[in-house]
Amino acid sequence: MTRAATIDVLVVEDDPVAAEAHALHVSRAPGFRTVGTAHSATQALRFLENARAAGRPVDLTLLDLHLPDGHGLQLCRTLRAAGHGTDIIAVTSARELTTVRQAVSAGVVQYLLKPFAAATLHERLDRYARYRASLARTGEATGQDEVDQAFAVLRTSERSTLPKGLSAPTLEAVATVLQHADGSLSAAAAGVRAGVSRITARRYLEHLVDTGLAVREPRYGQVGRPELCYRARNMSGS
Amino acid sequence: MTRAATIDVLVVEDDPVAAEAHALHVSRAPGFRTVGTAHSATQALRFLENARAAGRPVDLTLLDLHLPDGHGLQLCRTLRAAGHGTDIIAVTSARELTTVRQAVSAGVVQYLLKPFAAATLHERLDRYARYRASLARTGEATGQDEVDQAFAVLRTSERSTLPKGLSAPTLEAVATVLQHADGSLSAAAAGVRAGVSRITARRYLEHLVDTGLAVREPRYGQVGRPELCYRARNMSGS
DNA sequence: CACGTTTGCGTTCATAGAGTTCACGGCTGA
DNA sequence: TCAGCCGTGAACTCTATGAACGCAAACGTG
Repeated sequence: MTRAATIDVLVVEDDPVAAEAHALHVSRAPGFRTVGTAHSATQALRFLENARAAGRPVDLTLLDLHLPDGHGLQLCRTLRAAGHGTDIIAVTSARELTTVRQAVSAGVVQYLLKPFAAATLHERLDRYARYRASLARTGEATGQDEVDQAFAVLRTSERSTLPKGLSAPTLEAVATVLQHADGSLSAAAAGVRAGVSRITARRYLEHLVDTGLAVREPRYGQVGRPELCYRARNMSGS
Repeated sequence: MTRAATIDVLVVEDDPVAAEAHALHVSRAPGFRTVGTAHSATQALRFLENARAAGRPVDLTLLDLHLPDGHGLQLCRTLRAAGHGTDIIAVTSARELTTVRQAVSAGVVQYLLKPFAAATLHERLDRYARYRASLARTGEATGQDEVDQAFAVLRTSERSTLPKGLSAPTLEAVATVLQHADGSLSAAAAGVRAGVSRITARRYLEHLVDTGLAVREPRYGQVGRPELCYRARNMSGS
């Protein structure tokens, strides 16, 4: 590869704790390096300007769309207008479909919904690295196929392998229920909301605990065995 | 079949003959309408401004990157900075990989190399229509899956020929059954209605999911493994 | 402080549908 | 006519789910 081996990443995230976590995960991915974190659009813009001026433009920006001083997509547009070429992965809890659409037109390469497992972030980064590698070769595309291939690598989703006995849609459903619940939920309550049995809900909740996306907390006070509740561990500050 | 609300297209192309040809092809695609052509960046910008001011913003722009008064990607950035949401298909003979990369970061939804067959343009337009339909539903994404699906529909390149093992008439039959069913169908039910086995029905339903024409949704509640149901994705913008 | 009560956890297992493999029959081209 | 390929479906294995049930943990009462 003619390119610099490492991909320089800027993490833009409102919540300092989440920012730290993201930065750590990025640095752990082979070939990636976190070169900075920013907690606001202003900081992010300044960082990118400085990096570019220093001749080390940021390759990839992990961008939370919810920022204290403006919307992330607005920052995207500002960046593009200023000629910044940094690729952007939107990392956000914004689930509105119109936002997704706007993100695409603003030139976001991927759109990652919070909360996500560390493995998911890794998979996306790996995918981005492959996309980049496929276009790093200087020169010209041999044909439409090669262009299509680059797009496909970037955009096709690769199902991460789940433990036996678990299915992706159910996991999605349970995770969503847990995220949208304010406070914590018992397995039974989560089951009802997700439309599955307590047993199934518990299975997936335990998986979420295993992967670090949820935490268990017993709830005492009532007569009988304490109720075991689950709470989404928020990777977002929003 | 009730068609989607029409998608308004602006053709931006330096060469008047090619512009005419593109406009014609676009108008022939069901659901698409050419609302104008422009032969320069200035004209294009003016047209988009006027259309937006008139309350009929252009949905999609077919943009040649080589324009007499500037580069198409620069026009992209200008548009984004001005808050234009029009989606853009780059139509160009520029084969440089760096240009492809820049196009992605400028928010181009597809990148079509000239010269191309009319069928190729059609396929891309159809794909864009599906992407649009998948995000037209107001509301929120149920999860990462749905977002990924939208990206995949947009970016996966589709061979005009069906995958091995599938036949056009059967696909037609299964698709029709699914369209006419109110609500969702299990593979078995679809098979019965289409007059094929569950296995065959499943094959074609999966293909429909891959191409973004259908969605899967598990149905819980009964004892035993959950039933996996398929639902035709609504192509009409409500 | 010990013991019963109460409540929900956690496990085991039957079940029904998913998903895969492979053999058959028909069509096509030589 | 024969050879090869392609779409189909039967048989089979696998997997995700929920019902049943015993057990664990905290509270209440003496």
